[in-house]
Amino acid sequence: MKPRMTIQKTLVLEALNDLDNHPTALEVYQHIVKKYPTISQATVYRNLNCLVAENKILKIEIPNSAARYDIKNVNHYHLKCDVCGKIFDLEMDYFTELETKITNLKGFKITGHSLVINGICSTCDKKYKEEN
Amino acid sequence: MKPRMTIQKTLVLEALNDLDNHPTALEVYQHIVKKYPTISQATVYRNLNCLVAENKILKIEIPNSAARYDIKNVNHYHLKCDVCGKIFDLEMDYFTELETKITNLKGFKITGHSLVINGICSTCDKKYKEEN
DNA sequence: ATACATGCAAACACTTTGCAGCACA
DNA sequence: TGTGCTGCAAAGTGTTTGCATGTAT
Repeated sequence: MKPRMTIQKTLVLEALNDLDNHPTALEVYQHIVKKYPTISQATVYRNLNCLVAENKILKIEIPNSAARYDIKNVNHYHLKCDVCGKIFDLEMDYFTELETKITNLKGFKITGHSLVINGICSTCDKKYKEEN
Repeated sequence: MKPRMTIQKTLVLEALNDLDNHPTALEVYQHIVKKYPTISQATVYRNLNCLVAENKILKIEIPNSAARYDIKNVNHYHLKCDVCGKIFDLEMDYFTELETKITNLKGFKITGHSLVINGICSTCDKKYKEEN
């Protein structure tokens, strides 16, 4: 199980550099497929997972939405509009101390956490007000 | 759009009382279908969504896992084992202050947040050690 | 009476997988 | 050379939806 560096994996990494807005797997695929129409979605998914396992990129999981990926070290949180489903960046320090605060773990080894703030974005909020 | 109280909605609420361990939609369905074999999964999903909208129950969304539901007021966080996918309860106070700490929202109205702690449960950790 | 809810099956979005052939080390 | 990777299509999971019918108010 020694990971290899393939053309496709390189393309995935490059795509993540180009698209620096924590893209979804689909967005990564769509970016690559423009130039290299033969790459498949499955390969993009497999390489993203692989790069996460190699600890080279970061996966940000969001309930009820596609996961987002980022070149390692830009660990941040997201706002999610529960009306339109859009994801927004949240300028807030990553809460590392949180993981140390947790006790009573009974042998559970913490590797990270996922935090998403839910709400209603200003656009959807405006629409709602106009309709009432 | 006035919600009605139907037999099925009552059954969903009762199921949530019986299964007090924040069940998934599937677990709610399986509990009800034992006694009432004609209820459909779609109805369970619709009623759960409906009850959430009526603010009568709580939905806990977990990335890459089924959402969990609970009779309102037991708001708590979860540990998720990234190896076996199991969900464990986390004895930690709900972090209400978190939502007030966030600034720079540009009109985004916060309604809640979802936090899941990821890691490896003791069972999976043991297995891994045995294999090495 | 008339919205709203139901059951069913099909569709949905996101992701993983089985397989036969290909290519990196 | 051999194992790991690819493309493709199909399957998988969790959830929603279209439709004809049923039912609470």
